Amino acid sequence: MRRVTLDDVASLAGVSPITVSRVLRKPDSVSEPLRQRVNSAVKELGYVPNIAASRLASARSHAIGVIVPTLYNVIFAEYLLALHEILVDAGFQVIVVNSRYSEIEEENAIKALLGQRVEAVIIAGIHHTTHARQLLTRAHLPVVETLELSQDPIDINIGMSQESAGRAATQHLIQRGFKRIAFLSGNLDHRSQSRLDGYYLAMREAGLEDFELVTQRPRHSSIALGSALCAEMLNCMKMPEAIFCTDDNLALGAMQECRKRGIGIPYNISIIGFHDLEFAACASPSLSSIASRRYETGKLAAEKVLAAIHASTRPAVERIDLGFEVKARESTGD
Amino acid sequence: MRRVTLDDVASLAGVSPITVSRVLRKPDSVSEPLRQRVNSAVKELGYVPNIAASRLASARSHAIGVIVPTLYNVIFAEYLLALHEILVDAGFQVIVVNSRYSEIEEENAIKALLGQRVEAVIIAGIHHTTHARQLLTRAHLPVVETLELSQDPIDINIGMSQESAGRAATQHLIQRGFKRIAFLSGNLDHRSQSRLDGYYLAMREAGLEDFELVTQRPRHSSIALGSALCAEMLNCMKMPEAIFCTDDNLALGAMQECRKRGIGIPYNISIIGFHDLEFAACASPSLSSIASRRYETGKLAAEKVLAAIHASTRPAVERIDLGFEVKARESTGD
DNA sequence: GTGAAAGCGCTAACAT
DNA sequence: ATGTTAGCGCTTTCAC
Repeated sequence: MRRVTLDDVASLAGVSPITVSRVLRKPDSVSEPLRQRVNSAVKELGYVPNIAASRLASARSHAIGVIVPTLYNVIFAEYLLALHEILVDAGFQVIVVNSRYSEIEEENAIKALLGQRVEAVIIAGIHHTTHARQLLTRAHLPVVETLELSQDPIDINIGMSQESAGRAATQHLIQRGFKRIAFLSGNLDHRSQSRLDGYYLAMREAGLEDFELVTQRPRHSSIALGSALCAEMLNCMKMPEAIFCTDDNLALGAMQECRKRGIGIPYNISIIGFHDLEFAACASPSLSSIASRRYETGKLAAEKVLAAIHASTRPAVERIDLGFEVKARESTGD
Repeated sequence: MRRVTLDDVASLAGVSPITVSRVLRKPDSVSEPLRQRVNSAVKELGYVPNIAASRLASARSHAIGVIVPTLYNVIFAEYLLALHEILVDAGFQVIVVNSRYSEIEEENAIKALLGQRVEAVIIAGIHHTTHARQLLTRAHLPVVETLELSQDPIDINIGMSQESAGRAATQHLIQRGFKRIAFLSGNLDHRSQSRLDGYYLAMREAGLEDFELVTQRPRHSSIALGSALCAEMLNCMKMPEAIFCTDDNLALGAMQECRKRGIGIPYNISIIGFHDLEFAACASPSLSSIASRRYETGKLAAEKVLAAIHASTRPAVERIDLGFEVKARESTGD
């Protein structure tokens, strides 16, 4: 049961192999009659081109590698959606690899992508192993690091300051007169850590005492996790006046837990989340949050990559701050 | 800036190319001294094997194709997680393609995957274009259709009866004495449609009148969508006694909307969702739901694929019903 | 345990 | 507009 090859199609159509190749890739360069003969031969044989052979011969993969830490988080789903919309339309295959929040796995992902000769790499995050960074630099292809701001980008860096955003969220609570402000997070990835740093900064600036609860928990299902963490906090500590949750899912879970215990929001406790997920605006009470621009980040990353590929040079080092926005809503008394 | 090839490594190490190839793939078959020389040459040159060449020469891709309708839904994230865990450990690359709930895009996805010579295809869903089905059959590789039960599987089918589950959810409400039972859904994909069929069936069996609200809306952000749909329903129709939401996100949104309007759950309206997402058990009130086994589905699909690849034959047609479970909780008065 | 030769299935470059 | 030739970078097969 040999697979059908381009040569088989050529024989059946009575043309040379290269003509078949042309019909498939640039049909306009082949005359109508030949094109028709080739197309019917393709159909008759059920020919499907071998992409590996094509990639080898043309030295182009038409593939772009994307590394995300997880698929469990809508943030990355929205980011990937934007990337896909643009890159697939431009004729590229998007190869998504999951690093599971591990720099070692990220390095392996990079090796796998380079092995596939992707034409660019887009990474969520700016922290890599030394070797990973070396691999990316040596590969001489466009690299976009996203979602955070880097002091020292490899090529292009598109993101926001997670620390400033964490500071802004905390300041939002401080401005409303709260002093006992808690910070709630599950596992701390780099981005959450930066938000925590921003929290510390704002608290210190205001002369307030820190009061964080960070736990090592599985990352997914964070509404449930938010309830659990909130319960833990309320059981073990003096009640805070306000809570800054490192993401909206945690915040929603915390709100549910408070409701269950008859703690009024924002009357007894104010809560602010992060990312401004779509349910935040329509929750009851509506949830204050920090809006992050992950869709725009993905879109811009894709556009920059396409531009760099067309320019066929590595882009100049560039850092783009897409910023964030404080969304003041009912859960913090607005 | 020519890329480093296996031949370059061979020259530097002073061995033949095939030895380099062996060191990389079956290090045990090469003597210690040569292996070391090769490995240092690899490191020195920063050699990264060209996978396209490897796939072409070996006629094996070590890749498995997976088609899902969206990445926006945790259901598929959990399903993919299971697939990844098993297939990546077994040395396969998992190529995920997104059909965006379109059979045409699914067909294109299948072509793309076959072009990459994937060694098996795992598809969420059982509905394909005629041509897509033909492509899969002719490709002579293991095919697993999942998440629904098919009358006529291509090879292996692992799933549950969405219709029975929809019927069971409705019966759960009927047994609690409700008569005005609403069905709430955004866009109807095949699985939601089957749940709706189950709803119709149960209502007819009980001699009750249908009362569904199905809308054409964007699919993501369904907590927000659930609030919106619930509001629409409460504004336009006589108030139902119970609502069956086609997924837990919609149900949570509906609960939020009811709360906002001072409608007590389950005192004024009972609500049941679908999928038993992790927040269902910890919502307040806790949300009744139908537990689907998507993780197990992914796991079993991966295992069946590995078995079929090792057996190097297409598997016999097989249909596995993984079932579902009714989770009775506070939102329906339990 | 190691190597030489041949070829996987395409496409680039150069004819015609 | 179509064909010829050569080769992409690996692995297979067979020999030593």
